[in-house]
Amino acid sequence: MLSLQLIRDKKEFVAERLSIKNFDAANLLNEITALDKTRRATQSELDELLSKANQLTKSIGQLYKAGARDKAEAAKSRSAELKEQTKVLSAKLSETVELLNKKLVELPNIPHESVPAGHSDADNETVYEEGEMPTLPEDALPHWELATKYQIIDFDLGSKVTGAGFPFYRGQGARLQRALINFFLDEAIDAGYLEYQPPLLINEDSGFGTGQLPDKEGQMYFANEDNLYLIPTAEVPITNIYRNVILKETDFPIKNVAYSNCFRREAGSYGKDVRGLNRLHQFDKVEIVQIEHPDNSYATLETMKEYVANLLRKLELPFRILRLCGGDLSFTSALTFDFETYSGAQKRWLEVSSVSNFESYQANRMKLRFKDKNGKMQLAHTLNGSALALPRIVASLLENNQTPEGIKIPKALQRYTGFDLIK
RNA sequence: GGAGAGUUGGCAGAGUGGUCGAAUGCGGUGGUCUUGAAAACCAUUGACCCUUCACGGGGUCCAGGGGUUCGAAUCCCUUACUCUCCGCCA
Repeated sequence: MLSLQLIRDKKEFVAERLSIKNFDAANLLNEITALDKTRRATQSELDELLSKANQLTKSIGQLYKAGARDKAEAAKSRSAELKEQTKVLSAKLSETVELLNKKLVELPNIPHESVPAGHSDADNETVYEEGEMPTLPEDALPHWELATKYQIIDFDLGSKVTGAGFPFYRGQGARLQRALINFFLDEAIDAGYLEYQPPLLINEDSGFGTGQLPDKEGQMYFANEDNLYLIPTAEVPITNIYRNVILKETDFPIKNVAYSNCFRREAGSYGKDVRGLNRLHQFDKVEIVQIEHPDNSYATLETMKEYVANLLRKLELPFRILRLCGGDLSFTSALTFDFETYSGAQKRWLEVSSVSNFESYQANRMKLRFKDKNGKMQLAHTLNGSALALPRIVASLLENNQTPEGIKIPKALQRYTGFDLIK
């Protein structure tokens, strides 16, 4: 969430920035500032009362010790009166605070100044493009047909056992999955990331910390009996490692990587855009997460971007990088670059990575702070990026590399797959 | 799943109803001493909120939430977590 201080100091600026996200914040901001005012006044009033009550309480103890029983009894009844008043006030205070927090959480992160205005993915800005477009014959097969042809992914079996969007990978297909995971992890470790294996279920506090809760619970699978959510991305457990943590400035940069299954309900998605591997309820992803000093977070975002670009180069996939427009930017992000690979048979770009800087938005929710050189507390910045999400990478690899002999495996992967051709 | 014991400041560990935000030790920071370092000695040592230009003042926090009481780290209820024993189990 945004810091209250920012809203107090620069309400107009916040409103203007949020309009880039097509978010009309005027009313919400007014409510927040009003609640903030009430809260502070109530706090002062309550503190004063409590101060009186504390003094009284102390004197009662002393009066008893001194044997002045009558005086003590008199003080007791005064104290009881005070208590009634503090009860009323503290109820008012906690109501106000609760409402204030509720409203505060409804405000999305403000976009970085470089974010273009826009309403949908059509308004995203292509900032970079690289790689040779595949030249495929007219009868080239989409990946879901290749999957069947080579018996490497079974969607029907997944439907039988679980439901749509939960495929089985089989034989060389399963091996390819494992190869990609290991390749991505090894690359990350070489680049200085620390590998984690996170839990796949998270509690409510964690969901709140990274911004999935309270609004997006419909996107996550929920284990009702135990009040736990299946993670939609490793970002959630890995970033929440730092919930309620105070770092030292020398702890930066923090670079973590994790492979995990990801679970997404994808409520409301259907149609041909979601065929095959294009959109799944369960998929595999390697995610990089960095915690940074605010001064360095944008330089770090660039580094992460370059890191992801390099993975795609090694996989010999044509890709482009988009700067998301305000309308397509997630609730919590300040700046996001999407990576898309070109899938030759579907003849479309597929999103395979999303690299974001959340600035202090998640950190503020999580109370992730550090002590700066002057000993002052500051919120850290959090960043993350897919490096990479498997299904669409697999889709592009299968489609682009199909030949009459079989599907060619890029060189960098061969030592992981142990074969150079799917046949 | 059953039975029991715990959860105190960065860590260890006192504290069982009243000047306790909390002894003590370790660690951290600053200083004295030293050519330098170590040791020793001295001082200092949390987070959050309100208020103040500032100095300062006030409030909250002893796992989370609720309760008893004039007063709770201390008593009661509840949730989470940790540990021990039994059961089950990859």
